[in-house]
Amino acid sequence: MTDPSTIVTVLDRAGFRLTEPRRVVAGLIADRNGHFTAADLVDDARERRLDVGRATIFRALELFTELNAVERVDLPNGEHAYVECEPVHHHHVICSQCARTTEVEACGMPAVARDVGKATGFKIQSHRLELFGICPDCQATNSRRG
Amino acid sequence: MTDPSTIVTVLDRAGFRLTEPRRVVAGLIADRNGHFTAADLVDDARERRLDVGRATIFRALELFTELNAVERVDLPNGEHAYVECEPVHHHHVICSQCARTTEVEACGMPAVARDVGKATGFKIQSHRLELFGICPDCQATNSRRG
DNA sequence: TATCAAGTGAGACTGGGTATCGTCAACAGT
DNA sequence: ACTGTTGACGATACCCAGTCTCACTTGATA
Ligand SMILES: [Zn+2]
Ligand SMILES: [Zn+2]
Ligand SMILES: [Zn+2]
Ligand SMILES: [Zn+2]
Repeated sequence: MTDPSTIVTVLDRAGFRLTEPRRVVAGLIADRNGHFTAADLVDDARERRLDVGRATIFRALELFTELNAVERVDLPNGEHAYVECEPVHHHHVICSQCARTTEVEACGMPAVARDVGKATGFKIQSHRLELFGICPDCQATNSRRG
Repeated sequence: MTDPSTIVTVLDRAGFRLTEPRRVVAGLIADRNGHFTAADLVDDARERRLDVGRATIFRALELFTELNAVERVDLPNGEHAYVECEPVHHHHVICSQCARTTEVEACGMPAVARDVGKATGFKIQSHRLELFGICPDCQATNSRRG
C-alpha cells in the first residue's frame, strides 16, 4: 500500500541497523492498510515464507513505535493494534467495519484540553483521542447492498 | 473511598443477584481511588483474606462495566485498567503520577467529532478520549518538594 | 424451607508479550 | 576487501492477563 522505504529511512536516520528482518517487517506493514496486530504480521510472514522470528516482530514494532513510524491504538474490544503513520501529533479515525484508518489533526482538541485543564486543575500533559465510525467506502457498500 | 452500595444498587436495579462475592468486589473497588487493574483487586482480596476467586473478579468487572458502574481505560503503557464512574457519557482525566482520575464532560467533543466526520467522510459512531496529566494534589506536592 | 437457575471457584487452557542466551551479521575502522 | 565489535536475531522457555469448563453453592422467590 505505502512505501516500505519510509520506515527504513526513519530507521537509518535514527542510526539503527538496517537489518534484513527489519526490512521485511517494514515491508509487511507497508503492504497492509488499516490497523493490524503483531499476530497479523506473524501470520503474514509465515504465509509468504519469510522467516522472521516472532520476538523480532515484536521488537521491530516496539522500535518503530518509538521512532513514531507506527502508532499503537487500543481498539474498543481491548486489542492492541498498530497503524503506520506520520510522526506529527494527530489522531485516528478508525473504520469499525474494515479497519481502515485515516489521520486527522482534530484542531479543536487543544482548546478542549485547555478547558479541561482549567476545569479540573490538572496540568494536562497529553491526550489520546480515537474516533470510531464507518468509512466512506463501507458506507457506499452498505447502502448498495441495502 | 466511595460508597460500595452505589454499585450494589446498580446491580440490584438491573435485576442481578446480590451475591457475597459481588459485594466484596464492589467494596474493594469503593476502597480504591484512581484506576486499578483486575490484578490489583485480586491482590487486595488476598491481603484482606477475603476469598473471592480470580475468575469471579474478572466476571464482576465485566458485569459492572456492562452496567456502566465502572469503565475500562487503556493506559499509555498498554495496561487495561478500570475506574469507578457515573453512567453518563464523559471522559477521564488521569493523573500520571498518582493514578487518581476525574470525570469531565469535555463538552467540546461533539463539535470535534462532527468536524472530523465532515473532513473525512466517516460516519462517526463513537469516540474515546483520555487526558493524562498531573492532578492538583501532585502538583502541590511536587512544588513543595522543589 | 424447598426449588432451581444464576453464580461461584479450582484449575486447565489460550494467547499476547517478554527474557535468556548462544549465534549471526551490519557496519566502522583499517 | 578483511576483520572485530557489538547490535540484532531467533529458538525456546517463560510469564501473566483473561477465558473456559464443570461440578458445586447460593440467592431469590413461592
Ligand atoms: Zn498515527
Ligand atoms: Zn470501512
Ligand atoms: Zn468513566
Ligand atoms: Zn496525582
